[in-house]
Amino acid sequence: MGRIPCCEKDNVKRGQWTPEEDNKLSSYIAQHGTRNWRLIPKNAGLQRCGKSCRLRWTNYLRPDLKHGEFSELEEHTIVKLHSVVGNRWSLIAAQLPGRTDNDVKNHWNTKLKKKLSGMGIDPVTHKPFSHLMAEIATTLAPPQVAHLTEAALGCFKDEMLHLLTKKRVDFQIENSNGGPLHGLSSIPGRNLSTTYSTRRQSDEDDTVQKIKLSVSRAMQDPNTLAPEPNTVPPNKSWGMVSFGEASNTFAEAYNTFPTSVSGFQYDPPSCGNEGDGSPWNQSICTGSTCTGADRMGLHGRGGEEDGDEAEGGKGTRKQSDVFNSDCVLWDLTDDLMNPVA
DNA sequence: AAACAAGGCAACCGCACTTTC
DNA sequence: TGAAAGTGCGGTTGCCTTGTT
Repeated sequence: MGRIPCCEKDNVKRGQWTPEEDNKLSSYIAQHGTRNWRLIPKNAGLQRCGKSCRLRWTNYLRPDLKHGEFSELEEHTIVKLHSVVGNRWSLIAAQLPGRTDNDVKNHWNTKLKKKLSGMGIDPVTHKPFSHLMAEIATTLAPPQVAHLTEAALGCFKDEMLHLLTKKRVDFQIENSNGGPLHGLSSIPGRNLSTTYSTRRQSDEDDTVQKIKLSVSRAMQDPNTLAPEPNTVPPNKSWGMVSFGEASNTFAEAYNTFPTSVSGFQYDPPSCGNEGDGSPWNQSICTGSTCTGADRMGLHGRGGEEDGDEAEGGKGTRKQSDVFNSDCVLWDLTDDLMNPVA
């Protein structure tokens, strides 16, 4: 059957919007609102697809949008929320007034992801690369580990070499204990002193050697999975995200997954969650197959929960379930970027 | 100064979901 | 009840700008 296209693509203009088009759209919406996007371009005298108009309005023309640089606080919020909900950009953007999901997504892809990688943090799982390697090593038999390690090292090495050989890396870290997340922590009041500059081949080799050493240690003794001195201690996290007030926390999970970076508490019974609740599972959350969000009910599909929600789309309008309900408590004031000694 | 590469961002695409009829 | 329409979302693409050689 298939859907009919939202517009006749032959007759619509595409590409960059001109100031004149912006004016037409803005003034039309100011007068008539945003009902029925399909009719808006026709009535506004625009040769644009309705969908294109909607995107232009929501991502650029809306008067309540911010257009400047992301602040430190905004970056912290993005990283923090991403560690919990993954690529749910609309969810994350909803916590950043004036920012769109597109803004957040672009900022993540162009800046934050690289910052995390540069600090040795896997931007997908929010775990240190070395710990990921160690975990892989403990879950596989040695022959498999050997192959996988080589493959993974290839990937990590490429990424690291790319970062390390850049002329300048602007990541500033605290010189005191060098936690993995310090690169984002140019927070007011923080002591920032060390700046990485040009790295040489010996540094690159050293990094790779460290990873190899970590893997080989783990292969010899799974108990060595305890966090390294410069990583987040198991009783600390990037900030506490509490899913309910019951006593069922991740303390036990931390014993099982001591290398997790993003830790949080949640209450499976009252939230209707399932699974083992490990930070590992919660943090493996990418794109539309966001398992962590699914576990936490973030996708919110189906309209049975909230009759007032009259809009369409995927689950993000259920963000109230995540951010505002009694079941969830977000503490964004915690300094998630700075591990505590 | 020119050519090339990389980064950044706006816009597009296709899918999933809800609403309407 | 099911099809059509409307909308939101995440992923991807393409173009412009900036930096490097």
